Parts: sequence; C-alpha cells; structure tokens
Amino acid sequence: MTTMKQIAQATGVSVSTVSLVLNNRDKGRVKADIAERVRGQAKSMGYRPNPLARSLRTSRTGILGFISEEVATTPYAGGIIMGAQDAAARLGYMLITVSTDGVADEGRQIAALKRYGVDGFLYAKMYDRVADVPGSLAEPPVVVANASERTGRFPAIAPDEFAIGYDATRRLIDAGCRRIAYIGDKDPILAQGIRFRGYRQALEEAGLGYDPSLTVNVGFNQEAMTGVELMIRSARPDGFFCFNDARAWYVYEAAARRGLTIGRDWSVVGVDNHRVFAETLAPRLTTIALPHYEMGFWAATKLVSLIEKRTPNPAGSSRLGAPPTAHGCGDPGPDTLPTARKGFRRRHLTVTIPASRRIPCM
Amino acid sequence: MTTMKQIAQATGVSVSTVSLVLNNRDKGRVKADIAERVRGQAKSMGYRPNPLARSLRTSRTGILGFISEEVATTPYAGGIIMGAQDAAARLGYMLITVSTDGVADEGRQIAALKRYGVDGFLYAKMYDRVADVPGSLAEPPVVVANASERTGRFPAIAPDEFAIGYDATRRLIDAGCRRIAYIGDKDPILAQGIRFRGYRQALEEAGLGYDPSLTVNVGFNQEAMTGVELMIRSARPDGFFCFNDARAWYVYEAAARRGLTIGRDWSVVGVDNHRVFAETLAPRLTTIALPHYEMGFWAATKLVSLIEKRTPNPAGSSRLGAPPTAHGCGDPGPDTLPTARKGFRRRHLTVTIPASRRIPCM
DNA sequence: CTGAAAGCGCTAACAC
DNA sequence: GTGTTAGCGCTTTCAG
Repeated sequence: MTTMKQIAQATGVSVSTVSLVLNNRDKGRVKADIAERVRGQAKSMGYRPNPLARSLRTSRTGILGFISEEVATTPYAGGIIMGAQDAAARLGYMLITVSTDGVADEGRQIAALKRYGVDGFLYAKMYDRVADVPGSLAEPPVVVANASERTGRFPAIAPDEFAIGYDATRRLIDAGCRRIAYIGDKDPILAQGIRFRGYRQALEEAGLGYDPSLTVNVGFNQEAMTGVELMIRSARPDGFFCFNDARAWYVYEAAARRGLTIGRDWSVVGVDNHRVFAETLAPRLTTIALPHYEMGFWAATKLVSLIEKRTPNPAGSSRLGAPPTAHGCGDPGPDTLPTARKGFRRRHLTVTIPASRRIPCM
Repeated sequence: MTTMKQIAQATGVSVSTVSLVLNNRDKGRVKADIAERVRGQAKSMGYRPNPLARSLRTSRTGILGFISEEVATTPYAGGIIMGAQDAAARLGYMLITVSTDGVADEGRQIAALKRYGVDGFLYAKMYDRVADVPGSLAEPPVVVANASERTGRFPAIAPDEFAIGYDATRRLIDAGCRRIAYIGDKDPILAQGIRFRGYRQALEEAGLGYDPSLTVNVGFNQEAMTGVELMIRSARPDGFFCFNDARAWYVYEAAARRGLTIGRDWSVVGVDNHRVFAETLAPRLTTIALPHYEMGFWAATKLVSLIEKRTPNPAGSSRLGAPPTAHGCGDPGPDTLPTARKGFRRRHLTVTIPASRRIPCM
C-alpha cells in the first residue's frame, strides 16, 4: 500500500502538499507543475488513500451500516442488501451488515457500528410495516427500507401495497376475469390489509363489485389448502390475486387437481417473495415481485446523499477511493429513483421523506 | 465516545498505563490497585476501544470481508451471510459484504476491502462448484464457502452433495418406495452429478438396481413439466428425489393432476433452495434444506481462528470490543462444527482444510 | 506557494 | 511499576 509519505519522498515535497493536491484542495495553493508531478507519482505508484487513517481526522469512514432483523437476511433481505451494496459501491462506500435478533442485541449491534464510525444507517425490515427507529440511531443519518417509519422523521422506502393490490387486480380484470378471488394472509400484517384495499378499489372502478365470498385469508399447509378449496367450491372464481407465492401455490394445486390450466382456465396473479415461481413458471404465472433490490438501492443512495449534505465538501470528495464509475451523488428524490440496472422498476414503491410528503412512485 | 486519554486524566495516570491495563497486559507491570482504578473508570465511563484507531498501529481491524457473486446475494446467499454474520458477531468481528458481477469488478472490490484493512476474506459462491480463489486474495487468510477450492490451499466448506443424494434416496427407500425417480438438472453443475451418484449408491445398497428410465434431467417451465410427465408415464415411479424445489414443483403438479396425494400415493424428497416449500408445505413434503447458514457460520469461525492464529496474542485480545457473549475462539476443526443455534446441522456438509484431508461431516 | 508541526486514538519501545 | 516518546496514515492549521 503506497502512502502519502512515500509519494512525498519520491516527489521531493512534503506530505501536506501531497495531501492538498490529492484532495483537490491545491487550487491557488500549490504550483500547477508541482501538483502535476505529485499526481503523476500518485498514479504511477498506484496510490489509494487509507480510509481508516483518514477517518481518524475526518470522522468519516465511507462505511454504511446495514441493520436488519436476523430472519430478514434470508431470503427476502438478500435483494435489499444487494441493492444497497450496488449503490454503495458505485458511490464509493462500503457496507457493514449486521443482523439482530432482539431489542437488546440490536442495541449492541448499533453500538458496534458506531464504534466503527459508520457514516449512516440503513434500517431494513423483513416485511413492510410501521417501524420504530431505535433512539440510539438518532445521530448519524438514517434511512428506513422495506417499512414506513412512525414519526416521519426519517426517509423511508416501502412497497406501495395499495398499488400492488390494485395493479394485480386490474391485470386480472383486463384479462377478462369477472369473479376475482383474493387469497390473503390470515395474519393482519400491514401489506395484507392494504393490498386488499387496492383489490377492492380496482374491482369497484371496473364496476365488478365486491363479493366477500371470494375472499379467503389463510395461513399455511393443510389448513390453507382446505380454505382455498372451500372458497373455490363455493364462490367459483375465474381469477386469483394471491397475497404471496405460498398462497399462489395452493391455487396451483387446486387447478391441477381439476385438470385446469393456469393462464387458460384460470388466471393467477401473485406476489412472488422468493422469486422461485417467476423463475420456474414465468410463462404461465403472472407475478409481481416485491422490489427489494430497488428499495435497497434507493435507500443507500438516499443515505449517501444525506451524509454528503451534512459535510458539504467532505474530505473524501476526491473520490480517489471510489471506483472509476462513481459519479457525483445527486439527491435521489422520490421522483428520481436511480436506474440501478436493466429492469429497475419505479412501480410499486412508496417513498417517504422527512418533509412528510408521501409520494407513490407509480 | 470515551477515549483512553479521558480515562487517563480522570484516573491521574498516563495513556500507556491505561492501554496496558485495558489490554490485560498489566500483569507484573502495573500495580494492582492502579489497574483496578483504571478498570473502574473505564467501566463507569463506558469506555469502548476505537477499533479503527487501534488498527492504525496493529493493522488488525476486526473486519471480515465477505465476497460473493452478485446473484449470490439473493436468495441463496442470504443464509450464508447470516451465518457468517452471527459467527462474526459472537467473536467480536464485523462483516463487510461486497458483491461482484465479474472478474474486473471482483478485483476492484477486493482492492477496496484491502484498503479497509479486512483481517481475512470469506469467498462465497452461489452454488457448489470448484472455485478459483483470485490471486489478489493471497495475503490475508481466506476461507471458501459453498464451493470446493481447486488447489486445496484454502479451507473450504461445501454441501456434501453425495450425502444429500444418498440420504434423500434412503429416506424414500425406508418409506417403502421401490421405483425411485431422480428429477435432475439439465445443467451439468457439480451438485447434479454428485447427488446422482449418491442416489445410485443408495439404490444399489438397497438392492434396488438402477433403472435409467427413472432418471430425467430437466430445465425449467413447460419443457421441464413435459419431461417429468413423460418420465412418469413411461417409468411409473412411486417415489421422487428432486434436485431442487423447482423440480419438486413439477412433481407436485403431476400428482395433483392425477388426484394423487404426496405422502400417501407418492413420496417426494426434494432439496429446498428457497425454503418456501419447507415453510408452506412441511407436513406433506420432505425437504433437505441446503445448510447455507451453517456454511457461513463455519466459514467465519474458521476464518477468525486463522486470523488469531497468525497474530498469537493480538491487540484485540482484550475482547473489550467484543460483545459480552464472546468466548475464546477455538479452531473449528472439521469435527467441531460449532453449534450456532437450535437445529444446527452437521449433516450434509463437507469440509476441506489445507492439509487436504477431506472429511465428510455426516 | 510550501513545509513544519500538531493531533485524531491507540500501541509499543524504551527510559526512568 | 510507570511515564515519555514515537509513530501508524492522514488532515489541517499556521509559519515562512
């Protein structure tokens, strides 16, 4: 690892000069030709700043702390981490991930992250809900992912559950379905109720009306299978909006038992948590995948923008530590969701920013 | 954040004394009562060492670098990260995760990790295969997860594919199946061939013999469905060993179409990558979940043991930075797979250590 | 314009 | 036994 000292010696100047030049603070302070010599040496010696040493003075590490619940890390949060990771990398940041399994543990992990001087926190939840950001997360910037935040003091990004329910139902309506069932979750989690409202709204707009007998909220396994069977028998649906992949599975079995084919006899739209359906049955099943990757990407981008806003022209502004692809980091406003990669979706996301404007990104 | 300086001032001693005491190097060097006063102050002021500052002297950061392929982060790698995370946390280490999408990017990410002074690397792969550890990973310790390593120079942990195939088949045999099908993967990936060998071995040991018409290797979607259907019609199996959850799905549909019930008419054992089957259909389906969490846990534990072996009595030995639950870190030999939490499985794992003894952990 | 010097928090020789 | 000193790599006054 080349150090500034080595460059200074090789160029015959002092470390301070090297520091000034390499941080682009040399304008009108260091003669142009000296600056060029320094830069040349730095490049030829392959100099990269040591972010840890730098952090000792600047208290900016270039590290983001990613906090998730233990269970969150698999399988849902994988996408969130990946998105956050991608965004962080292209902005020249690193991601330290911790997972917690309880309140006490969470406190310990947060303390540990602080000791490592993270510049900000990504607070991710396993499923969409109203989250309380721990008090110990007060100081550095915080962005909440896959949850809405109770107080509105922190930026948050979450699935737009209403839009998901609405869109799924609309697609079934557009496909010609007239008796659209909702296979929901027995647990009254946030998404369950809101997707259901989207479902009803779409039905009403289409003049189809809401038939309670077409709705069944189930858990798992045999009980769920039976519930779905009974509903099908009594209400005779021709289309299904399934709360998630597990529920879609029960409809598939019911169809197979009747010798029916999905996509011809019945239409199914399901929210696909595990991506296994989308991957293995794509041609036959219509799925809406939760935008986990996108949430992570947005959250990290937003977090970095907050960090760099706080320290207007940070020490690290030289971006020498950043990958070549790093670009200036504009604030990712709710209407400027970054295009992470092919297929980045803006749909089905809801962004909350502290000004408490809640803007659905459809 | 309390610093040693503050403690020194409050106690009326020098920082060096504080450092000695807080690192438990005071034996026979600092008077016992002074040491006690220092310790008392440290505790009452809530002192925690600043690992970054410490690393400047010791070049030990307490950070592990977790490298995975981009796609790895979801959904499979979630479990590996989680296991590594858990092990790291209880040993007082942090995890920096990076994901890469190509060789060039991998190099950049590794360089970045090195700049952050990680103490070692976890090199994780998305699916079991023979991995080449990049040359740039030469220096700090490296442990490979979810893959075997070509040269045998690095410890590695991978699923014991043979045992998986063997056990799955055995269970079907024990359940009374006589015509056991193998629904494999069309791609000739490592696991595919080795699980198949385990399958054949179990058949032969049971005196059932191998019937090629009971084997079908399929891809996805309609093509897979058709392949499975044809095999079932011509070979009339009564039990199925499915390469993964996607393949199990095709058997389920086939059963449902015939009005058959899994667990009564047919038996199915499948490897469950996504855990969705195990979660939602547990009572009816027998699944073997790949021990992702366990691989991550073992790999991180092994890595830490290598790190601490290199630096016999490291600066961080005070464990002051470690969570209360941290214990001394014994080398996790192949026969001492740590018990991460309830249900930690030793089965279906193969460990390779540089002495190149390859010991299946069954 | 440039360099010397101090210091971030901590560790490790080496004096006393 | 304890304090002094130097220095890890870097930033940031402040002299010159």
